[in-house]
Order: sequence, then structure tokens, then C-alpha cells
Amino acid sequence: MVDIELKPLTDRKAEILQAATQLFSQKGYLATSMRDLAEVLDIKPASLYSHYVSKDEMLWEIAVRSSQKFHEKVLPLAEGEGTPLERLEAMIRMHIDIMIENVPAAAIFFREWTHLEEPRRTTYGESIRRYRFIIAGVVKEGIEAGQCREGSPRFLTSLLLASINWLHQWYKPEGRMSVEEIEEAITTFILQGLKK
Amino acid sequence: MVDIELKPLTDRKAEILQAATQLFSQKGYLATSMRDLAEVLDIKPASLYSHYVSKDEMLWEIAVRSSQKFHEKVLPLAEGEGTPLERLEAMIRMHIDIMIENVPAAAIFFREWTHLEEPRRTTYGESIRRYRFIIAGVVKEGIEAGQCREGSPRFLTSLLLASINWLHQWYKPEGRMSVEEIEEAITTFILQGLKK
DNA sequence: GTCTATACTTTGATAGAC
DNA sequence: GTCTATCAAAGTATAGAC
Repeated sequence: MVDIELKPLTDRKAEILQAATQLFSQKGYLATSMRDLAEVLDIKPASLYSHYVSKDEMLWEIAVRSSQKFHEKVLPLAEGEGTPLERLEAMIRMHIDIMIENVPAAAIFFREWTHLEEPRRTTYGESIRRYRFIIAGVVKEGIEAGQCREGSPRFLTSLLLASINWLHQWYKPEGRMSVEEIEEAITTFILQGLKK
Repeated sequence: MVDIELKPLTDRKAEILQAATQLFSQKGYLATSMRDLAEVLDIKPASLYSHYVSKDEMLWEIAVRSSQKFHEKVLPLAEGEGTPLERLEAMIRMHIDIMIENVPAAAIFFREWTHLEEPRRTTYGESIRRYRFIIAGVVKEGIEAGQCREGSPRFLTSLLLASINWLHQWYKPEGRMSVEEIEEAITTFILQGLKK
């Protein structure tokens, strides 16, 4: 996780953040203006600055909160019970669950954070690297245990995450496939792709 | 392909477009200003407008040219010789080859085109849908032939393309893996994931 | 906490000389 | 084909009243 403790949100701040998450995710951070955001919330742009000192701070709040969920719920599974492949499967399923639970926030975790201003961008980038690093560790264990194909753990981890993360630009709650079906299909695809 | 014939580029236009492709790919279309682009080319911003009437037109030129390569080289393989899975493999390998050959342009094909202004955006989106549709057709054949796992062809196609397209934000020519190794690893991953 | 009013900056783009 | 000069619009953000 990012080494920063966030203060709890007031109700109003939470409302604003939710709208911002939606817009940043849908149109992109740069394509979303404070005017756009204000309009959605039915207030004047200047009013937003009573809650957040800058647009960058909003992105930061969203990014960190989104990141926290992934770190807190997925990473502990790396050291759980079972074979490397079993742990990997648990991590993949959890990652998918979190993503589907909050698709817009996941888009920020995956993509929009790159628009953070320094030094936040660097801090956040390192946090994401750590996330990938820990997953790569389990992949490496899988290879060494002879469960996974040979290959660069870092490379395979990118492949693994890419197979999940495109969901943020595809998933619609009203779609034909259920959450369970989606999770099953992606997990199977990845595990088959990794297995020896 | 997009139903538009592009005129051949003059040398100067080609130079400008190459620089624009690089910047749009690296920083993103919205984050790249005409001033940024002019600076890289060591001319004044106004001079750019002697070559392109707008920033949007540049993006359009880049997007269409990038798209053309994929359409022209990948789609014909859908109707070639061999089993569905063999044809799919050929298409995957060709898609990867084109991507690696021109990573910056591929990023526009995959991502930045969404910032095109209407009606170009819609036109381009339909062209991309067609690309996916044809790939999905081969996946469907593979399922019906009993070579691929059961599932939604459209969904599996998204999974397939996602597994390749993340390359644009990862690939560095100076990296440790050779092009052949990368192509092999991705292709194997996808085919194993799809196979029954 | 929201408003009005506005400052300041950056952006895409144009006019016209050379 | 590039330049200088400049514009109009849109962007983020601030000041201060209510």
C-alpha cells in the first residue's frame, strides 16, 4: 500500500469522490474538467474547492483508496496455505472480485493514476510495482515447483494482470454473463495459460 | 479498415506524424500540446498548421494508418488454410509482430483513438469492432470444431486481445527478452488458455 | 458549504509578413 | 514552410460575501 494514511471522508467529500471516480473512469482524468464534475453534482465549480484543494488531490484520494483494497485483500493470500498455483488462483479470483465490485475505481488503479503529479505519481508507481512484485513471487514459486511453465515471472505476471484488467473497459453489470461466469472464465484462461 | 482513403504523406508531414505518434503514445493525446510537439520538431506551434488543419486530424491520420496495418495483415489470415486454431495462432502471431514493429502507433490503435472527435470517433470505433468481430468468428469456429473451450467468442476475443495489447505499455526494444521469445510466450499463453 | 466574480494559465487555432 | 503576433475558449484555482 501507499505509505500514507488517509483521513476518513465526510459524507459530502464521499459524494464528490464518487462522482469524480465515475467521470475519471469513464472519460479519463484529463478529459474531465472541474466544471464537468461540478455540473454532475449540481453545484458551482468553485464549491468543489471547499472540499478538495485541487483536482490532483481528488485523483490521489481515489487512487489510494482503490489501491488499498487490492493490497489488503489480495497480497495476504500470497502467503496462505496451499501450493503456489492454488494461492495464485485465490489471488486472481480476489483481484477479479474487487475489480467487479468497483469497476470505476479499478480503472483508476489500473490506468488513470499515471496522471498524478509528482511526487505522488512516483510514490504510487512504487506501490503498484510492489503489488506486481508479490504476485510475481508466487508465479516464481509455481515455476520452481514445476507447476507453471518456464518463463520470466515478471513477464508472466504482466500477462496475468492484463488478462484481468481489461475488464474495466468491458464490464457492464447488465451484461449477459454473471459475475461468477466471468470470474470462472478469466481464472480458467489464466491458469491454463500458466500451467505446465 | 476505416472506409477512408488517405493521401500519401509528404516527407515533412511524415516527420511531424512520427513525432506526434511518439508523444501521443508516451504522454497521451490529451496531455500532449501542439506546443510540446512543435518543440520536439524545433519549429513554432503555428507552423504545424501548414501541414495539418487540427490536432484531431493528426490523431486521425495516425490512427487510420496504424489500423490499416492490422486489418490488412491479420484479417486475411482468418480465411486461410488450416484448422481454426491454426488460423488463430497465425493471426495472434501477426498481431504481435505488427505491434512490436511499431509500438507507439499500436498504442494509438489500442487506446488513444477514443479521443477522436465525432464523427471520426464513431467511424473508427466501428472499424475496431469489425476487427474484433472477425477474430471472434475464428474463435467461434474453434469452439464449434471442439478445439477451444466453451464460452462466449466475444468474451474470449477480448481476453485474447488484452493479453497482447498490454505490450504497448511494457515493451522496450532494449529489454532482456527477444522479439521471438516474447511472441512465443504470449502465443503459448493465449492458446493454452483457449484450448479445450 | 455554496455562491458570484474573477484572476491566471494553458490550449488549439488564425492572420498575415517573409 | 516558417515566422511573429495574437485571439478566443477552456482550464484550474482564489477571494470574499452570504
